[in-house]
Amino acid sequence: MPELPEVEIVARSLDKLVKGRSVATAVLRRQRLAPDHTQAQFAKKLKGATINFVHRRGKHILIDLDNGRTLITHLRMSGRFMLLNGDHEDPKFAHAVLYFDDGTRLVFDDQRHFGLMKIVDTERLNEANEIAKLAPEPFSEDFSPDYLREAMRSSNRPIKEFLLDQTKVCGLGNIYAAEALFLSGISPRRRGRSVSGSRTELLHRNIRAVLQEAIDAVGSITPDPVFVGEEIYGGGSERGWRVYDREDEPCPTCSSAIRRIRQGARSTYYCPKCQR
DNA sequence: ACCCTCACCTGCACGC
DNA sequence: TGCGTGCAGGTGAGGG
Repeated sequence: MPELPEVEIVARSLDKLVKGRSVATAVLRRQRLAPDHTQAQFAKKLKGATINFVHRRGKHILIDLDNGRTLITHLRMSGRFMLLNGDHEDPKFAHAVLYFDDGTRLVFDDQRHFGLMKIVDTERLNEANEIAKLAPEPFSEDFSPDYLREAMRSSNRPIKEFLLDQTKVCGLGNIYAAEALFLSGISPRRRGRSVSGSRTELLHRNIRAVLQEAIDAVGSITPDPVFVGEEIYGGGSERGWRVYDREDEPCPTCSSAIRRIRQGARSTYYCPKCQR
């Protein structure tokens, strides 16, 4: 479900909600959520830890603990966090639960079972496989126009598929890749290496613009503070996209019908007239 | 090194 | 109503 903006808001909300809470007991209900740990190890590594803060790298949520460890979580398609208390039942797919010493609990619920958790030593966080290969953060200086140009120059794939590769550009998913390409007037089928320098610079700006716009939009519709008992909210599909999920609807710029194609077994939406 | 396909799951919207 | 099909905002493994 989430791309960088949704993950960013979930991380910020979690930081406000669970910072300072202490884990009395941790339960891994579905072992394959955390394939690198046994259920006993998972419980032991979290028991007694207090949450220092919650942040994000790419689409990974990082829960920094005071015992020298970090709990890495990837929501994948359907993962979500909920902060519950004794009045609430667990949701249907509660694959992990952190019981805090104040009677509340943080539940990881995941209908499609794609989500992943892993606990690492915080000082080795950047060496973890999940983190080590990620491209620079889109808002960092390392993600420069030059960086993007270099990465695209060696890519023979359609630019849309390139943008989904988290080792090349991190944080974009199927929605924001399509949106950034639309704003930049670049066809999703075009090979990365064939995009001109000026278009690449425009794309670089628009990647940041769509992500920032979405962070602002998702943030504004996410309750603050988020109350106990609700999903820790990362936005929803009620927002309107420019081209994503708008097959046959008029392009916001030229009114041509927006087209949907398959690329790498996923849908891509674009305007065949505005994007060349 | 790159690129492609499939696999991992449940649920929902759609057409017959 | 029910059943089959295709689709869903993600990625890794395993093949060429």
